[in-house]
Amino acid sequence: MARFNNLHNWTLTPAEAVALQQQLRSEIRIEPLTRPVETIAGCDISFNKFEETVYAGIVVLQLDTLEVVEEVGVISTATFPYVPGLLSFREGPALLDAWAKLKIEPDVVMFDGQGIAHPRRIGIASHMGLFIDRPAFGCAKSVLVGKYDEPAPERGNWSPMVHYREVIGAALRTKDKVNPVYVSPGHLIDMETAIDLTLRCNGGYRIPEPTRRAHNLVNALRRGERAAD
DNA sequence: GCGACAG
DNA sequence: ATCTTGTCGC
Repeated sequence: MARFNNLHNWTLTPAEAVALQQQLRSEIRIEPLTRPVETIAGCDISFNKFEETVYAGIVVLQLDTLEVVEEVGVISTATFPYVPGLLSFREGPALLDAWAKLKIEPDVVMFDGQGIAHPRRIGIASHMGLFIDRPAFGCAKSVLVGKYDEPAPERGNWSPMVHYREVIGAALRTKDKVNPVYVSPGHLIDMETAIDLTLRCNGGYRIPEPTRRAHNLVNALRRGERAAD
């Protein structure tokens, strides 16, 4: 029921995908939120090694309580290969299928990957943000591009990620003495807000709740289970 | 030219 | 991403 803009078709070659990213990047808007956040969604993909079947899922949480408000899962087929810098072309289609099944339209969406912390400033969170026309940001487990100084070891500390003299995101400590996660705005949100939301989704783990729950959901779906927790 | 490289 | 046991550190 949740709708999105069909900005382009997904049948492309890697070279065409890069050209398309150059086209789309001018539409991305990094700015403060315009509405308060009540619900936040987490997305993830899972699949079996050497197989093309993809299990995609989205979990919507109430921001203040982190309780699950809705979750949807879809089984699809990946047509695009995994190429660093082109992740959205592999996972995007399935995630949009899942998005279309949502009854609730989340106020903001967290993606498992980069926002503008990308070689062409259009990682999966930015690309998906343009499609769903909603505030979106990325919270990745590793770096794609950019350098940063190690943030202080206590949860809440962060240091800017820089690429070609530009601040593209933040290495954020979500848990004491544990490797940071890499947060970057995707679309219709700014870095400070993305950092704040990530910290507010604390469940005691390195990975924030939206993404962690979505990860559990898609893995349960892939293994043919019923419950995700 | 060589290495790095979200999930 | 996925395949997997034990193991080092707090």
